[in-house]
Amino acid sequence: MKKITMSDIARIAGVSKATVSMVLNKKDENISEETKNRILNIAKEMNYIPNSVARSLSTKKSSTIGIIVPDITNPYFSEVSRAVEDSANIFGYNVILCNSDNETEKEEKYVELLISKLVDGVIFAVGGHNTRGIELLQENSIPFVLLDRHVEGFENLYGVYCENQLGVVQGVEYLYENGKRNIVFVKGPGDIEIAKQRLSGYKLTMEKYGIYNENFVYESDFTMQGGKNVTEKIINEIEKIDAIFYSNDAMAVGGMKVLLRNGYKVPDDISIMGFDNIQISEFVEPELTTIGQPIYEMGRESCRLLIDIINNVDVEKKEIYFKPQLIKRGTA
Amino acid sequence: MKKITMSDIARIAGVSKATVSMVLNKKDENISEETKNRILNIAKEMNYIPNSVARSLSTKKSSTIGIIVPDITNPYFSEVSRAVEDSANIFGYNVILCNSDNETEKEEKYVELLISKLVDGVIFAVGGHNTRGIELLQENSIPFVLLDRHVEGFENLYGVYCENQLGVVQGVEYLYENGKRNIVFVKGPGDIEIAKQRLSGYKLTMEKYGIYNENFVYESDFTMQGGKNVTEKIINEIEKIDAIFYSNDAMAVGGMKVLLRNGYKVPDDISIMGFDNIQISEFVEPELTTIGQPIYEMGRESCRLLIDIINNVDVEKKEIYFKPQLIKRGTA
DNA sequence: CTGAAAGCGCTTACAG
DNA sequence: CTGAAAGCGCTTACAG
Repeated sequence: MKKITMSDIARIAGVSKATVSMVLNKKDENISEETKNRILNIAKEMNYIPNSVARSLSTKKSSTIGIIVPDITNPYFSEVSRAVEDSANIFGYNVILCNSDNETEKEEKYVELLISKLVDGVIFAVGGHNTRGIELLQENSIPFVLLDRHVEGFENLYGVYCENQLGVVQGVEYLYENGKRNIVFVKGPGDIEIAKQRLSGYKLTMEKYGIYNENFVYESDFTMQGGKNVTEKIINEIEKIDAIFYSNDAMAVGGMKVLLRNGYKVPDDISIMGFDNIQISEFVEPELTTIGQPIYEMGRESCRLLIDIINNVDVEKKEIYFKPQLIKRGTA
Repeated sequence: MKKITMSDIARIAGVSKATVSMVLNKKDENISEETKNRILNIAKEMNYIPNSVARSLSTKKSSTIGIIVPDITNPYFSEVSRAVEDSANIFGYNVILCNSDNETEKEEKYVELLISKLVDGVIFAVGGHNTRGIELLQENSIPFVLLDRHVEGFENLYGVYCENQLGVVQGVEYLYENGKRNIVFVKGPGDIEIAKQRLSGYKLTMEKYGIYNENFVYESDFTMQGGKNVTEKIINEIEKIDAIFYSNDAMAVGGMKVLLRNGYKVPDDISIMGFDNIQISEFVEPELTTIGQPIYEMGRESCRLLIDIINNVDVEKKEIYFKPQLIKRGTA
């Protein structure tokens, strides 16, 4: 069964395809009611589905945006992607999803792919430390907005972020107020910007109270498994621990497991603090005390911002910062 | 800065764009080494990125597949999507992701979108009960494979499934062997095929032992929050419960939380069984005993199958069934 | 070994 | 109120 095209409809309706195109695209001020209805009916009857590839080639726009995240399997990114998709849909865009695994090469490959697909813009949670992907986007004049992760070395990029440092400061203050002094911090992977920002919040506050000790800083990879591994190391190496501040929830969930397994009472023996407020943090027992990011809002805003840029509407601020919020629950 | 095209390269290299096209697509048996290198160098130097939209229009293929799932935020689907994306990439395809929220209209809308984008095929985890989406795919001769969820009323569709009924049978048997008799079952949303299949496994086995009681069957929506809600209901309404079999892990995680909160010891007072073996099931405490699906393999196979169909290679079996596996952990 | 030409299915000035 | 024509950037027979 051959796919039906505008020409088919035009032929059947006895008009030109220009006319068909116009009525199907609602640019029909000058088309008589009669022709309009005739065309609409035929299109409907034949289940006509426009070929948007042809349309894109002609208009140079695709009504598609790309989103590049490290890993959709990470709840933070699945939630934020979901938000992006929802808002994109509202504005008539659809989204191509790309998992970079924090690898620069994959990022680059995907950026090329997206450009070649004529995406109208991209939302980019940069994982790698190299920035070829961003340069490519710039060279090809593709609008893009950074999400979650700031990128050093560039001025004036659009972006939607959370005030990571502030969040950790709040968290550490809260632990301190509750009498915790031996606070271990688990940072994220070395070269990722948010990992550094969160660490700096910890360092700042601990130094302020004169209790910073670099041996209390551990590194892991933002995954549950990583949280598990690092926690085994921590309880082996440090004798007295009042609290562990995991710089994301996934690691906290993994870590809490190890603590409970080893007979620690949470939060009596040891407090736990996470970061993100992903869905699952409310469902573990005890519930995770964490620094909440407005994940859905961030996804939504990044999409709105991108679409504004695409449409050349003036945006007041190139960078949008969301405030994190301490969410007191059962683990601290 | 204007995007550079094949014509540009052709002009600079002093050849026709046909020649450029051929060397860039490795159909270059008949092109002299010299011209070939000249073209390749120019393309590289100018950072040429081919316009794949134009290519698609011309070839009628897009090297893109669509995947429609209920909700990427659901770990089962994020894991399976990830698997699909990984394998698609290996074969040179990329993927457009669509969240249907189990709504028929969204499914339909997305199917149209995917068709209009000229996707080469789609992987479809059908949520709604209506099947217009499938009909559309068929009418337009788009290859597709069903994933996870069988659809009634159609013969001969390609699909990758898990033997849901068998899985639940195994689970109930295991509980029975361990002396559990008052086994509550939480099924999934009414009209979803896998919900029915899993329920039937429960009913079958319970009847076999003469202990089936329809008051012990509850319904929820496959989410953590749903698991929480239904569990509150269950412990209010039923006095003596030996075990709760949640028909997916998300509900089990939510449910376990409620049980622990209400002072039940798991698994001493009450056993819990889940279904899926999503990542998180290993990280809750106690670890969830569950019926594991080979999620990643299922995603991978559905993609492989789809690509075989696209390429017209003969496939032995239209339906691939994976065997679930009882994973004994801490909750039962 | 390479080029000219048609075609993919649309959109968009322009003309009448 | 509507049509003819060019163009988007590719690919693919066909010809030489």
